[in-house]
Amino acid sequence: MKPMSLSMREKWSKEFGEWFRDVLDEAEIYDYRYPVKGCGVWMPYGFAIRKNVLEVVRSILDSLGHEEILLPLLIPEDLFKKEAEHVKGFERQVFWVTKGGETELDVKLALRPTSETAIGPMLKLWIKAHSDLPKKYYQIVSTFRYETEATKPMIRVREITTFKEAHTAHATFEDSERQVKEAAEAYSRIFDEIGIPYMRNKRPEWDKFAGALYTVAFDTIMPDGRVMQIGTVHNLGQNFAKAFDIKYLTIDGKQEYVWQTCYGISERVIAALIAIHGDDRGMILPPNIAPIQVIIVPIPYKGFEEAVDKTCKEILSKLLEKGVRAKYDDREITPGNKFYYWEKRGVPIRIEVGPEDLKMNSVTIARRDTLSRERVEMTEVLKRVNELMVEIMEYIKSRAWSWMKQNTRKATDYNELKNMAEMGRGVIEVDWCGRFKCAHKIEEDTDLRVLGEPWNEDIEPPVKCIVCGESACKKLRLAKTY
RNA sequence: GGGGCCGUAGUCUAGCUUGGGUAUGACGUCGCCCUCGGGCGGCGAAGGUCGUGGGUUCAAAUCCCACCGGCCCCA
Repeated sequence: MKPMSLSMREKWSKEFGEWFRDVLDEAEIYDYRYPVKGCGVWMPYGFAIRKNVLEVVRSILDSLGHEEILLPLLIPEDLFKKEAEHVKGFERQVFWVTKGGETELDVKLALRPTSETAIGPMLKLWIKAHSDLPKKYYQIVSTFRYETEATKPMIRVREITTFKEAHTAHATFEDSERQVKEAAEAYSRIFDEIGIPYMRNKRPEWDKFAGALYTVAFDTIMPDGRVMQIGTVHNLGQNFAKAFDIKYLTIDGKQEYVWQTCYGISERVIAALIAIHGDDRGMILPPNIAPIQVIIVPIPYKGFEEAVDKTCKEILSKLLEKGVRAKYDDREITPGNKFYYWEKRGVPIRIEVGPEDLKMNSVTIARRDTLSRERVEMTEVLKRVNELMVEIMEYIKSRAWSWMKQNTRKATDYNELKNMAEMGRGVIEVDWCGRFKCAHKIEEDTDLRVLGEPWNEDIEPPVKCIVCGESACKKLRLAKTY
């Protein structure tokens, strides 16, 4: 299989911001012209992509015993403020409802920025004894954050429209640790299913989730070389349990606080999916996510119109019958126009039927990822389509992973680190003594931000801290971030 | 948190400096003709609170202020 020429990904990597806006707009995924800062509209095609991604998310969480629920959007102020660290982390970003009609509310209501404090009082009611544990819930909802930084469509928004948040409760710390690992595995599976490469980083103390013991984040590298956080898993310890008095009866009859975890992913996963597999012609959707997997384009030469049309319809119904999401584009515009149109929209497979194909009782199949074409016997079409869907998935996934690895570099001395920071692409790994002071110095001297240390990964043993030169015990990952 | 740039049709844009007439062009959209193996061509048409509100003026897209929205840089 020949790799795609570099030129096919020039605009994609060099002017990614523009590329991303164009694709969202031209492929009719997400309309960011809604007149409220940081809010966008999911259009039909984007909504269909979102729905297919959510199907993957739901099926994996459900298979691990999670139960889907729906918590209220409004959280009263007193509830929201129960866990001290949590409030400190979020209060500057909260939208408040202060009036009902003309009446000032006695208790202000927060539009949830996340739902730990909404589920708190309910867990207190639902959990009575050790036999009730563990509990694993999730919901997929809108959450609201009053972002003060510049907003960006789908990536930094004020209404997060697709926040999948899971909340779990456990009898022991050990079980909550096991849950963190299960959650991380679940997220890894989700990203694997849609071919998004990731690295897992334990965030530094000063960047963990407000109210958590620690945070493990999933990071991926976007086409412009900046890193985007696409998922987080938090061990909450007993912080919220104590604030909300969530206790259970142990086997030996004592009252004990539960141990909790929570973990979230958002539409940033969809942003990453669109961005990472793209090229200069637009999106390249993984076949399992593509709302349309096969687009059939007729090449109706004069005199062949009817035969072409008939053959296209036959192929369409054969594919649909076998559960392939196929569509026949019989609009009255030229084939070339249709090619660009569906390439922009990321349809993985295109079937062309023209007079040449009819003569040979075959069709022409083009794949979106490599843009290569082949002629396939009419009787082999279904078989070849199914093979290609697997091949395309493998190809775009492995290309994405190798792209991320190419953009992950090691720096061994401070000058090298600074030089790499200047170039500004991807993730840089260094040895680190583990002290805030040293990590912070890097953030001051460069525009890099600390991602944290590799989590659950085999790493080369660190030697000496790149900043202070003292013996190092950790690896530190750094990058320009979103 | 601090600084800068920008907002004209669905999209991009000319006009703004130096106020004056029916607001420019391209793409896209719609209709008809032509055909169609990579954005064909021709003819015709629709589409505008010049971001919003206020001010200055005989007169505002143009000058001033505030707000809303977008983009960039610095901490």
